[in-house]
Amino acid sequence: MGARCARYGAQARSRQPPGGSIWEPPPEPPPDEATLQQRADALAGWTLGEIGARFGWRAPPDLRRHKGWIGNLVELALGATAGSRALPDFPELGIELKTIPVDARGVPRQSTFVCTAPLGDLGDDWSTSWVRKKLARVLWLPILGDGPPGERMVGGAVMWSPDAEEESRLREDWHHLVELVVRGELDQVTGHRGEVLQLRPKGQSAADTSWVLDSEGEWVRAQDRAFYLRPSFTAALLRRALRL
DNA sequence: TGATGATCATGC
DNA sequence: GCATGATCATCA
Repeated sequence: MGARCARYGAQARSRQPPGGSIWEPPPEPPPDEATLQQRADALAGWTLGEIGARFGWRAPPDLRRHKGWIGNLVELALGATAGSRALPDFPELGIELKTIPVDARGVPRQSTFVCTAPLGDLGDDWSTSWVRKKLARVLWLPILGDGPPGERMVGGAVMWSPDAEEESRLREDWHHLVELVVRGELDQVTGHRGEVLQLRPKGQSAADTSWVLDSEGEWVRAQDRAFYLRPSFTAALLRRALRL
């Protein structure tokens, strides 16, 4: 990593600001859901630049090489456990935190990553699936604006669990996608499949592959994939949450 | 213009 | 190496 690849955040944290002031320490994990909700509410209306400044994080000029910057910053600001582990962001509360880029009307601009999908071991049933666990309880944090990250603004947080209909649609798609994988019909598994849930490529590059059995029972390499929520689905759940 | 497929950084 | 956090870039 050279000088032209600045490490935003980590770099800034390692120095003191001029003038002797100190940065705010990140909060401890929230003890309960209400506290988390209050903290999230307190972020609404602030720009990411302003929030970052509290913790000594400087906003990158764009997200091309900092795709996780927004997510990492709000994790810090809300007291989520740092680092990447196969656990919810708030393990004690069983709550997942997801930022979601929205347009001026509050409509999501992109799909939402859910979890990686090990093609050889997607699980037996929806009820025990990783996707269901991940989506059991989610704190959605809308991010408004599409300019420089520091100028984007936090919107009103939405605490969400799937209702019966949402879960039903997720379950149907999950079973459909998993069935294709189990049958070895990997060429059928594209982003076109699934009404609300997709299985799309995910990795460092398209060269990231794993061995799977194809429909003829032969071992072949298949691109690594992950589950994603379509924007139409997240748009609907945000609408539902805001009407309640 | 929206959706699909490709990609980037970090922590453990 | 894999899971975390996602957005980017291209093409239909």
